[in-house]
Amino acid sequence: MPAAQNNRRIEVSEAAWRVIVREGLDRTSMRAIAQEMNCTTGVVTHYFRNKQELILFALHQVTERLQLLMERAVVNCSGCDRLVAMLSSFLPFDQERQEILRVWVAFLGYAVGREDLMADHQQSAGELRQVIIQELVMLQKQKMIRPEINPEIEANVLLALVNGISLDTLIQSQRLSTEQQEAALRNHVNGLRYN
Amino acid sequence: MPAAQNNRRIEVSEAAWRVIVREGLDRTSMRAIAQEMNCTTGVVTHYFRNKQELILFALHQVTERLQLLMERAVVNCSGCDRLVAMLSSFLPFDQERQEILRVWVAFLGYAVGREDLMADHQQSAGELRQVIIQELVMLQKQKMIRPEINPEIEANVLLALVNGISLDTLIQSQRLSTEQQEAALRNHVNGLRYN
DNA sequence: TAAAAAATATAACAACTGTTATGATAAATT
DNA sequence: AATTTATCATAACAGTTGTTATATTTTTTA
Repeated sequence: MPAAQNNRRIEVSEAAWRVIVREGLDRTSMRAIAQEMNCTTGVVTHYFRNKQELILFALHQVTERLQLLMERAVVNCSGCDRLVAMLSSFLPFDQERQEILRVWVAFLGYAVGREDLMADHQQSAGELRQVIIQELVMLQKQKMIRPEINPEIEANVLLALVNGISLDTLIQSQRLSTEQQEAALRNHVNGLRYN
Repeated sequence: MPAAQNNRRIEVSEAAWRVIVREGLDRTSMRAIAQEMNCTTGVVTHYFRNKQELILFALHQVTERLQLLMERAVVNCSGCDRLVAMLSSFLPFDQERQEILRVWVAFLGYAVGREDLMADHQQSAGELRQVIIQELVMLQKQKMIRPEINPEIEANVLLALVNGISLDTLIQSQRLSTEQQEAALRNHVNGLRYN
């Protein structure tokens, strides 16, 4: 495991992303990935033991990228705005996040019938849930959201709303605009406030 | 198209569902479906021109089943309760709806990179959206929800919330209970009321 | 610069895929 | 009862898949 050339693994993973978005996950073969990066399967097999390892790596890249996006979005925010910023960092506002969403949905569908892969999704979703819970607890201590709110439950609801809004952009032809997506999220968060 | 023996097509489709839930959509081959219903591929190929036709039929069965569930849930309901009943009919409360959800998610992931299949999802999602819009307009006329609510937008938000809550049961190990799922939906709908 | 190691290319493998054609059997029709 | 039709089984087809082994090239190291 030459950690120095992790960059190359990421390049392969990104090529896989592009094929997934363009052709679908089931048509994303070793050869298709190699062709996408203008080389042969020798490269792919050299950096990944097998396809499962590649798939898993590409999936983890999705969550890492999302985490990075969230960390960036949070700076210079506080109070309920910070919560909204955290959550809306996942919404597919630009092309990059739209691509990430598609890859994520493809992986999620692929995980149906595969306990191990689904457990991987649950792992990252659980970590994200913990972050939101922590944020809700903090807001509650600062008396910015109502005390009767259960942070553990509300975290699930908030993430459900964000995921649902994201899916809306895929499955609805009359979809919400980016402004309407953020407004829907903000409205819900405002409902958690006092008064 | 012998419409009389549509039952057999449904049997094949249901066998396909079971394989999808158990093994994943990409491992749902003609042979696997045939084996699931204890026969040979001859049956499958006799009732479906090709695999794409089978997949499309099985997907349409999902939406038909959901529509049936919704129609049943709506009886003896009125006002905002009727809206909640319509929406919560999609929530994965029992095993049947959990299976439907898994199949739906598998198909959705499969539709990434396949314009035609994704258009099919958008078609059924659009029809469902129209039903919700109609319901919201009616509630607005009866002054049961606030006048400044835009039914077209709110329909997307409501469906997003339902889809998100459904996904929550798949990707969260600390998932919402059925009561919490319905409560989250009801809370949101209550936020649309007057006062 | 020579040797070692990493990176890439090529080729072959068995297994599986959807599709198709062809038989055999059962059901329905006349 | 005879014949047509629907149903199902079997087998073979060409194509694709992940995997593996081996060769060739490039880069790094000594």
